[in-house]
Amino acid sequence: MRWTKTFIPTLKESPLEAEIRSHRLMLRSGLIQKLSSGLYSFLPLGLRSLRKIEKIIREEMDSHGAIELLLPILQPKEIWTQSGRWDSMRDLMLVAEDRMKRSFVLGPTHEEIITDLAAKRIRSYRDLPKNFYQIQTKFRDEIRPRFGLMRAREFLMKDSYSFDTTDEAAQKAYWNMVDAYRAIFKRCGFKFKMVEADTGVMGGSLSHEFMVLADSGEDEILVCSKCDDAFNREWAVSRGANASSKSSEPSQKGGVCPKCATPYEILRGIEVGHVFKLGTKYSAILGAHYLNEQGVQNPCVMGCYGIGVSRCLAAFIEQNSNEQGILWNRALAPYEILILPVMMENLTVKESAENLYHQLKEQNFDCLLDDRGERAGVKFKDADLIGFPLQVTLGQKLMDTGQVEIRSRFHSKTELVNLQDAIGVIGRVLEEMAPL
RNA sequence: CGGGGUGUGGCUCAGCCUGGCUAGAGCGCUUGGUUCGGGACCAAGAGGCCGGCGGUUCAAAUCCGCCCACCCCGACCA
Repeated sequence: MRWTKTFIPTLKESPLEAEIRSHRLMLRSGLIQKLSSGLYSFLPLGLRSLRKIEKIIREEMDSHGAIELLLPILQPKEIWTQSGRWDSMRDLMLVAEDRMKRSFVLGPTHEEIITDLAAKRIRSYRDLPKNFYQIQTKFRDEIRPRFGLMRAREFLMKDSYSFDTTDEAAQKAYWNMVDAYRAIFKRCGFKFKMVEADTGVMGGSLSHEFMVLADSGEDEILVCSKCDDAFNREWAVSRGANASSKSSEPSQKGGVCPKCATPYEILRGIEVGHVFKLGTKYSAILGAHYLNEQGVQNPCVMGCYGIGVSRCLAAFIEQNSNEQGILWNRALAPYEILILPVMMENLTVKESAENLYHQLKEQNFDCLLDDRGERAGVKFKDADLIGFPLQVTLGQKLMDTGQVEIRSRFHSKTELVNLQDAIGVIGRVLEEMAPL
């Protein structure tokens, strides 16, 4: 892609409203644009990274046996009254009315809908197990949207729901998803912890959260160095672990590990994933039954699993950036390679850049050509701000010796190579960052 | 929802307390020229019913009231 053909509105100064670094950088680097509180447009660059996360999620979900479908966003109120959550989740639901004054919930989650599907279409133990997933926009009337994509009112989520015949099978499905989640977050390049959590409004009996470690995280994680176990605060409190009450100083050590009584360390994290073993709570109420081998009707045993896709983007930037800009890894970068010709008026420079760009494109490299007529400083600053993993600079002086500069932000090193060797070196350096 | 704060060109802000010319600055944008490896310089421009409504006054960005939006702190969540 050419810079002048896509749309990358970068900002020199950062809007005052952005309080945390990831939010500032997403605004400044032209990834997102705010429409209103908690509502953001994804601009071309932001969308590319978002799609890359989705791709990783799809690949791992598919390879772990989940199957993709797409459920309606608009859900009739009745199904929520039937499940009993019209009342319990009322204040976080956005509701729309049609011309007949029928009320519809804008899907904050989809347990009711998927269970309804199972009730209508799953008959026999032969139809099970099943694990359905979708990647879709969710709506929640957050009490306080904040930090850009971190807590938005409209956000992209991957949600999946497993249906099994027995508790043991459901248990297996649960740990299979845990496995998938570990793979997904690893591929995204997160430093994360899996923590034991409470089940909250979801109901159910078993739950883990996946936390991306970051000082700006909204959640506290209690980590036991001895068991290498981690818990969120609610969990620890509910097990009588004497968690220090709302410690104002993060350094404050409070309480001990509920399992081995070792004092635990307190870290902060951003919740990017949450898995629940639901049991038969929804299937029983909404009639998702199956017939077993003996012809006896039983409710399906369910689990549900969420990933905040758009939040992952914010979390990644929070963890991989400095005030100068983002430090994309290869997996999530909007483009892996930036070709940066300095001084486009110089024909040799311009043509060499064009040639390199076309060759890279032919070989399916993921690259962007900064073909703007901007001065060097402007281009370099934008490149640093967005933070492409690999930057190829072509300039007049180096051109005289037939060389280009290849800079890897990942290795934080720069090497000079002959133009004709450039593609080979680019391929090699990318491999070093992350093998395909 | 409670507490605090802010609304003046695309962005950052000054002006408001102590009402009074055609409402300012920097950045960004447009045009021309000089520049050209780290956010250049000169010149000329475009762009604002000062968040909205009402009130006070000869006169309101400025004072008063109501409303709205946005941000920050608390309880919820991916």
